[in-house]
Amino acid sequence: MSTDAMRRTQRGAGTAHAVTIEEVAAAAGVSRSTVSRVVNGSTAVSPEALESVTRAINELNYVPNRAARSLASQKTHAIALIVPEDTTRFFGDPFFAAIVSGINSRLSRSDYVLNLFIASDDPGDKTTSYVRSGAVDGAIVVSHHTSDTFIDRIASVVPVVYGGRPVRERERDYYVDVDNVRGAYDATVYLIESGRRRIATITGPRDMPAGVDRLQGYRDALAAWDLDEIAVEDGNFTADGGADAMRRVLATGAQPDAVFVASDLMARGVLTVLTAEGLRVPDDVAIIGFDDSPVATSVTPQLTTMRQPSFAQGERMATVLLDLLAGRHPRHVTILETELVIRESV
Amino acid sequence: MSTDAMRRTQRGAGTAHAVTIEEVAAAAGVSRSTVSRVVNGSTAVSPEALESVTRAINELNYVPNRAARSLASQKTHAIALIVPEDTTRFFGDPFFAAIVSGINSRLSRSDYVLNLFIASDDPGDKTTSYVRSGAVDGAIVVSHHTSDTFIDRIASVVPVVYGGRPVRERERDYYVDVDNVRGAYDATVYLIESGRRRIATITGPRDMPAGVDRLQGYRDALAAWDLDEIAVEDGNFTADGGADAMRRVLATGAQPDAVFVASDLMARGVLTVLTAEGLRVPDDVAIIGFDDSPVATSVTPQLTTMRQPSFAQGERMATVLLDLLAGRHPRHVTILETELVIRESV
DNA sequence: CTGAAAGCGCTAACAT
DNA sequence: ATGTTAGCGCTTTCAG
Repeated sequence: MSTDAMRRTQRGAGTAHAVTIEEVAAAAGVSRSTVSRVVNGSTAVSPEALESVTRAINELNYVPNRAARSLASQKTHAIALIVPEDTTRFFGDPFFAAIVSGINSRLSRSDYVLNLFIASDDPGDKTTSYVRSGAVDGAIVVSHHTSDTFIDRIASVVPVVYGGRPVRERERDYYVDVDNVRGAYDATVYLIESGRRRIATITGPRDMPAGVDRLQGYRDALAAWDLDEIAVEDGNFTADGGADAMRRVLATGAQPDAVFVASDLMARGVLTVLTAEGLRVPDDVAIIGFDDSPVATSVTPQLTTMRQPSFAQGERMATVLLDLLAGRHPRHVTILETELVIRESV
Repeated sequence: MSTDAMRRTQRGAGTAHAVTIEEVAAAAGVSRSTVSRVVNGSTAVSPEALESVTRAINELNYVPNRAARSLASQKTHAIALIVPEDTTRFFGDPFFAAIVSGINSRLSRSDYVLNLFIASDDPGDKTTSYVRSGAVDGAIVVSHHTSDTFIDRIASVVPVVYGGRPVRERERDYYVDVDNVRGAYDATVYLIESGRRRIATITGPRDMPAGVDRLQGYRDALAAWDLDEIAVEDGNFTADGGADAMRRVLATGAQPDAVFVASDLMARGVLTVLTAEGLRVPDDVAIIGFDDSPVATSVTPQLTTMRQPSFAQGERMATVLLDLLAGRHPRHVTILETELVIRESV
C-alpha cells in the first residue's frame, strides 16, 4: 500500500476525501482517458497500461464517482421498482417478496442497482420527481391501479416494464403477466370437478387487472358449466379484507360449498372466518387460493392453490428492462403459466 | 402551456429530452443562477424574478438533474438503508417492515430519499461500491452481524447510524437501540412471577447484539431468583428456526413449564411444535415472546410479549442521521424502552 | 493505443 | 438582487 493510501485509510468516518480518476491517472503515469478506458473495460488499452492502472486503482482504493459518471454518460445504471402500495401492504404480501427476489436475482448478474419505491406513502410525489430527475435509466411497476396516474408521467421519461397487464394497455407497453384468466378458470373448474356446485369467489380489487382477470376466469368457468354465481365479494388482496369479504358472503345466506379466493393471503382470512363459524374445510366448504405463496403452507389445512411464478416474473421483468436499456428489442408481452398445486383445502 | 412544452409532451416514451436549467433561465429571462436560487429556495430573489421563474418551471415541467446537482453540491440527498440479510429473511420478519415504515415516515418530511439494500444477496458487493461511489450522503444499518465487515468500509466514507448496538461498539458510533437486556429480564421475571420455575429460552443468533443481550436479560433474571437454566437454544430469529430449537429443547428431556422466546416470529414456530406435541399453552407451557409484531396476534393463543418500538426506532434512526447530515450534534446513543403486553400465552 | 479538450447540468463563490 | 465564472469528476470525440 502506498503512503498516500495509508494516510487516507487513517482518516476518520465520513471525512475521507474520495480518490478521483485524476489521482489514479497520476499514480499510474497515464492520462484520465486511459484510466476511464480501463474502468469501463475498453479493449483498446495496452497490457502495460492496464496493469499499472489496475494496480493504482487497487492501491488507492478508487471507486468512480457515480454522479460525475452519469452526468457525463447520461446513464445511471440504476433502475427503479415502483410499488404503488403502502408499506404495510408491501411487507404483508409474500408476492412482493418473490417479485423483489426475482428482480434482484437478475440484476445481480448485471451492473445495475435497484431503487425501491413504496409509492403510496409518498405525499410529495418524490418518486415521480426522482425518476424525472434522471436518477434511473428505467422502471419496473408492479401492483398498478387504475388511479395511479403518476405512472404515466414516469413512463414518458424512461422505459417502463409492468408487472401484470397495465391498467390502460397500449400497443407500445412492455409487460410480464401471468395468465390470470386461465389460472382462475382452471382453479374454478377444479372445484367443479371435485363435485362443488355452489361456488363463491373472493376477488382482488376491481381497479387492478389481476383482480379483474381472475374474476373473469371464475365467471367463464361457471358459464361453461352453466352454474350460478353464488356470491362475489372484494377482499382487497389482504388477509383482513378476505375475512371481511367471507363474512359478507355468509351474511347473504349464500351457503357456498366452495370458494375461489383470488390470493392465498385472502384465503388465510377466509379460512379463519370459516373455522370460527364452525364450518369444516374442505368438508363443508372447499377453498382454492391463488399464488402458492408461503402462507399457503402455513395454515391448516394447507391450501390447494393456483401457483403463479412470481420469482420468474420478477426475473423476466428485469430481463426485459435490461434488454430495452441495452437497445435490444424484447417482446412487448410475456405471459407466464400458472400451475395447480393440490393440498388439503379442496 | 407553451408550444415548446407541448412539443415535449408529445414525444414518445423514454425519448423526451430533459429540460435544463438553461432553458428555464432563457424562458424566464434571467440567468441560471437565479433559477438555481429559486429552485433551492434562496430568499435573495425579487418577487418578479421568483414569479417568472416559477412559471417557466411549471410550463416547461422542469426537474433539476440529480447527477449534475450532486456533482456540483457534493450532496446526494439520498440515504441508504443497509440490511445484511437475504430477501426471504427481510420480508419474512415484520420487524423490518416496522423499521422501514418508521424511516420512511421521518424521511417523507425531508427532501431525502431512501435506497434500500438487502445486502446478503449481493455477490459483487455492489452495496459497498454504491456507497463508496458517493451515491448517498449517509447510511442506516440494521441487523448487524459480527461477520458483516463490509460495514466498516462503508462507515469510513459516510456517516452511519446503527439500529441496535453495533457489534464492535466504538465511542464515535451512533446508534438507536432497544433496552434488550432489561426487556428480556422483565419478560423472564413475568414468567417467574406467574409461578413458573423451569424456564427455557430460545435465543436469537449469538453473533447479533440483540441475540446476546436478550439472553443476558434472561440469565440475569434466573440468577436473581436463583433458578437454573433448563435449556438454551438458538432459533435464528426465524419461525422455522424457533420450531427446530423448541424440538431440541424437548429432545433433551428438559420439560420446561415456560419459555422466553427472543422474538415473536420464533415464538410462532415454538407454538406450532408445542401444539403438535400435545402440550397446552399456557397451561402446560407458558410462552412469552419479544417484539409485539403482527404475528403476536395472528396465532392462537395470542402471544404475551415484550413490545419493542420498532417504528419509533426507525424514525429515530432517520432523525439522528438527518441531524448528522445537517451538521447538528445528536446524541450518540438512544435507548428505547420496551413494554410488556399481556395476552393469552402466559 | 493514447492524450487533449470539450462538455454533461448544476452550484457556489465572487463581482457588481 | 442578479449575473459571471469556475469548477464538480467523469466520458467521449477527435487527433495523432
